[in-house]
Amino acid sequence: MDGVGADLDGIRDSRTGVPGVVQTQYLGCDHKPACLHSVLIARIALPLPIERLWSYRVPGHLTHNVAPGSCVTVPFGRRSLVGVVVEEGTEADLEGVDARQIESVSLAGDDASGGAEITPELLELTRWMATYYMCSWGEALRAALPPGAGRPGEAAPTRVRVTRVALAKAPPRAEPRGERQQALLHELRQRRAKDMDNPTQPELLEKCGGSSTTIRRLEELGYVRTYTTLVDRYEYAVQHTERRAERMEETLAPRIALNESQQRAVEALNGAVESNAFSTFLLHGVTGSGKTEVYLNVLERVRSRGRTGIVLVPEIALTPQTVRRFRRRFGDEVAVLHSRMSQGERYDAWQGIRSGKYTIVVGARSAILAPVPNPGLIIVDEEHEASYKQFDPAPRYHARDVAVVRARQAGAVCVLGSATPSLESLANALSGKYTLLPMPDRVPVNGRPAEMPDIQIVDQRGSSEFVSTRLVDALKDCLRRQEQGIVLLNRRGYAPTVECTSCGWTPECPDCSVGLVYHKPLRHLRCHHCGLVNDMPRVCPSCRKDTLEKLGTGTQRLEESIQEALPEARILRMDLDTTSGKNAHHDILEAFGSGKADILLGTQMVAKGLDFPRVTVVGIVQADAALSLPDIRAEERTFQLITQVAGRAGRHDLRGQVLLQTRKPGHLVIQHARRHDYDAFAQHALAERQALGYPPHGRMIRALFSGPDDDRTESMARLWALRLAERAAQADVLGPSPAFIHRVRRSWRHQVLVKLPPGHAATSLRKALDAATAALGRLPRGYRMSLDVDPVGMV
DNA sequence: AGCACGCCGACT
DNA sequence: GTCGGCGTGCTC
Repeated sequence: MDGVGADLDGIRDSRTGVPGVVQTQYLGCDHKPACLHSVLIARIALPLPIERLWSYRVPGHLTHNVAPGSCVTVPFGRRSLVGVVVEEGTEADLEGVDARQIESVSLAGDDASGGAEITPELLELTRWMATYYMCSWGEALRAALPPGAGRPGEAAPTRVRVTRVALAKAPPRAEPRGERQQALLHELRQRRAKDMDNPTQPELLEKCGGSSTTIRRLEELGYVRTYTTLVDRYEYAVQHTERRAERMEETLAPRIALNESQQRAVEALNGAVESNAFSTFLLHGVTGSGKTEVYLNVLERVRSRGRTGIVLVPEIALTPQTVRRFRRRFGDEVAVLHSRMSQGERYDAWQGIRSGKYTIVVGARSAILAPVPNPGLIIVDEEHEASYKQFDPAPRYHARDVAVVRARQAGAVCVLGSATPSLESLANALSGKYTLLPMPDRVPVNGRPAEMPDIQIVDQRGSSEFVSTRLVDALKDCLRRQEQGIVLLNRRGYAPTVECTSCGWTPECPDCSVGLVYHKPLRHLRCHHCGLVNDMPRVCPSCRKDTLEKLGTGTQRLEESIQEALPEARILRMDLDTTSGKNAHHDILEAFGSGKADILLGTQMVAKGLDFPRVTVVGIVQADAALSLPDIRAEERTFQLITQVAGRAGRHDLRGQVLLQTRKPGHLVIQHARRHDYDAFAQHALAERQALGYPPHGRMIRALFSGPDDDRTESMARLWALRLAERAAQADVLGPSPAFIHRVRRSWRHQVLVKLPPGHAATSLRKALDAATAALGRLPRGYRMSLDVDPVGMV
């Protein structure tokens, strides 16, 4: 079977004319001091959807700061762009064009390492990404730059300096006369006595009063000296979150020694690490089997060998709980990257990572492109998670697959961990490309493995209640025992559909082809695709009758129903609407972890990686909701979601119980999930994929067309599909068909799916794809076409 | 992708 | 008479 990703064939592609090995060498110089050439040309990749490099002259004063990897600002037409120097050029590259000069080198580190910013390793990795995911090198590089660095207009991040004040080495013997001056000196001496860092000028002035003149006067008299240092916004933020995390710590269960399968996994992985060679492992550990403990052990080994580690975690699993475990083991050597960090924090973290200050990076998708020097271990936790795939903008990469390629390039060990591996990874394990490491048991408690929770199916056929009596009773008993419950409903809002029972009218988004969802807190209607907010009409706008009904249930209504049934229960709701604030996510989990609530209710956010020892009841409200989606992975997703959330129950010494409400009690997916039978599910799903010719049996590319006119968009897609089919005999060209969400933000969308049988790399279609695209000519204003290699979601 | 240029129709 | 739709060309 043909694995997706982890395929280095494309790396020798020479369409950009760049040699396979990228060397860092200062332009025009064999070594820095003696520079012989005077005319220097840099070949630069720009963040444009154009697959070519651009040549610029390097002004004399920058020659020592510009090398492959440098991030530079260049004039481009009437604007400025930030690009990356990828190689040295020659006059021949100019082809007679009068090249312009590089404006400036940005991101120049304040440390001694000079100009090279994107490491040679990442230059090569992004080049592979460009080839594999069919985007320009510049677009791929954009993902490897710290956020904000790719767009000159958007306040390019810089390092920030601050003035600090220190006592002078040999101060005058006499005390200064001024009261303010004496107070300042006193404060500084106290700090020195306590061995504290020198304060920043603003800190000092706030504490003691006075003004900058006071300090300047003291400096002139020789009592103090001032100097500037770089502010590390990342470090600063960490110290603050650290305090939050410490409060969280007591909710973490103490772990005991490794069990047998953990031991086996650690031994196999440590052996691979010792060999310093590339290999990939699929760590298939049931929920609660202690995968994180395995990661920590192997990370320790990697670190002791002087190499670094990257740990990818899905964004929503990047909780203080997770982070704390890494910090407790590796302290200040851990850098954490997540989306809620400010640009300044990210930038400083990025600089710290690049300079080798941190040996372990924990982060979501984009952390796979973190500039860690010499990675020896790359871990992708919950590798089946769809959020590892970037959808828009380009590069539309899958971080799990990029991880495998990066590991291969770096001679590192790659570990993909999951309780429910993706079929892609499973196929790679079955074919021998990855080594399978099973961990079938939960971590022992009091010497015995904790048991998997008992999953009971609640048949909801013929019932109109949102929460079954059985679930309510189970939660009631749970509360009586002073334990906690988690309830999952993968749908936010109050009522997902509003309908007039007299005439059938339904509110729809004017810009997208989806119904509006009723939200109770503000009593309005919202589009879950573009965020549009409308008032809830009192009467039907179509027939003027008073018969608008709120149908179905989202998390808000579920919360209401459960609260009604269990008035004494303290419920926390966690979904996109309650976690929009900067710390809301942390605050909710902290409150739940410290026992301030009995029931945690929410969307799939409540399913990932949480470890709360007192959770014994898990309810899944519409277990079959996603089964009817038109997606080849609908069943796989459903199985994974049920298994993940069920795994929150009974992880420690208390036995867990799961109630699974469904109207499809006999469905294979539900049945396999009930029996915790991943193998049976996977066997069934793999056979189905093979029969239908879907990944991991062969691979897919999706072309998405969008534009302001429905018919015109469709005919473009049709012409493209036709031209492609003529030239790509090996491929199966399907469609066009309207995208599942036909219209988004006023644009109509049509897609063409291209299926490739096993044995064909996506890049083998390159010429045919280019020809089909060329046949369309330049798209009219407002129309777009994008290619998505190995698409995930709605295919 | 942007952002110019330059060409046609319906309007302050 | 102009504003602004949109096809086309170009960016080192």
